[in-house]
Amino acid sequence: MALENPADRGTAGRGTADPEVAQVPRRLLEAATRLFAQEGFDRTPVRRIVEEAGVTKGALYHYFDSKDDLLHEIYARVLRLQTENLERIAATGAPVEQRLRAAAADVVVTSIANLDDSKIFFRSMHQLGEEKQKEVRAERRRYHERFRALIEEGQRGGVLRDGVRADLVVDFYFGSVHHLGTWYREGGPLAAETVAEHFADLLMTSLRP
Amino acid sequence: MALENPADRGTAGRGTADPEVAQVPRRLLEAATRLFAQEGFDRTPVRRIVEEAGVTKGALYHYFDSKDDLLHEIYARVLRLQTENLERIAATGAPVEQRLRAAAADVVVTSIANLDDSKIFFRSMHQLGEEKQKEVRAERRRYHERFRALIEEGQRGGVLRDGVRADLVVDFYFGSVHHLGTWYREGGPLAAETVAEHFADLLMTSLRP
DNA sequence: CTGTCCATACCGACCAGTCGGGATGACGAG
DNA sequence: CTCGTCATCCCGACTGGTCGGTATGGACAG
Repeated sequence: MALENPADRGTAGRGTADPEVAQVPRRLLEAATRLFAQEGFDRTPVRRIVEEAGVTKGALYHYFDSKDDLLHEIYARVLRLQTENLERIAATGAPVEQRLRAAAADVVVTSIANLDDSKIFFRSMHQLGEEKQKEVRAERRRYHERFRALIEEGQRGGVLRDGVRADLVVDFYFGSVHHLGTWYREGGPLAAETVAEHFADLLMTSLRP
Repeated sequence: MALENPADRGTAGRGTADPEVAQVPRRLLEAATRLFAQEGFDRTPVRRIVEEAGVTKGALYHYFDSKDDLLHEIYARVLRLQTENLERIAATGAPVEQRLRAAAADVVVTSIANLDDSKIFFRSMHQLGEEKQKEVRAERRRYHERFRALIEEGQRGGVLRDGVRADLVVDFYFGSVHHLGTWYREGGPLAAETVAEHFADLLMTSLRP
């Protein structure tokens, strides 16, 4: 699914009376994201998605190959965003510890900003088809390895403690990050930045030499 | 569902030819645990569970009220185990930091020892009925609060760093623990105790004053 | 005869995906 | 400018199959 051409307007005939020039694929993706996060992938009938998006099944299967395809698109979007952010931060000329801290904080902020995607990610990945699941795993592994490289760079440079396995630290930290969706509440007392600072602080403290 | 009476033998007529005196409810629970962990709750038909357990639907619905009920039993078992362990460790007369470290390591070891239950726990909780979900949440909250109390005790006593929110630390640490199921592999190079030590070490280091 | 334990046949609900076709706009020929 | 053609976009009824749960009754123990 490409949908690289945003040059269609849709809403032909007496379809939805929305004054917005809403692209149908985008609306479908948004509805699917919300519903998958709330009810879970398997609990969300395609019927509900198209209702919420204000279209019908014909539209959905015109733009997407399957229900799985929708899920895969959602994953791809998150992974793209996080990878871009990490690359950007890692390419800075700042000292390693600052880059690591920034990356650790950023992944918390973006995870909270896209909390629905995060929930879906860790709850529904296993119900993807085998090949697509492999694809997503590979992408995430690359991300983790990039993050691990930062830690190892810091360890080699002596600014981070050496007696701890970098791969375990990565799994440790991203476990915490992925679980934000289970306890973080939008209207709660904690701002995303507060959580991000605390998380990054915990990570950096556990790594100081 | 109580099943407190293990005094039934089952296997009447020409049922399974197992020489074991296998209790039917236990076999059902084991099969369900394995399948829920492998395929997910919604992807596991009741038919598969009873096949795997060597009985039929009649048996399942004789002992359990519903498919949800099975899931709930699995949760209750994990929670009971972890709570008991925590209480036991917390009641020791050892210094706080030692108790906290022991508790942190123990929850990793038992999570890995019951990895299927862990997977189910964080992947399938949301597909429980509303009331039962509330019940499980309350139990887990009590567990977390018990753990948090240990941290706060250490902070008051001055043996743990004070500038960090204990509740966030708990969510941070248990995020990591709950995600063990996504990356830890039974036959892998890491022993459960190794992971436990590293995790506990990371936690304690991030809390040292 | 009664209660426990369990097998089997069965039911209504629901679901992902398909299919034939209708509407609309772009475009080229005349 | 008009008409025919074609591709895109989308509708909604329909299908084949699966699912959780139930109804009925048989076997056996006390």
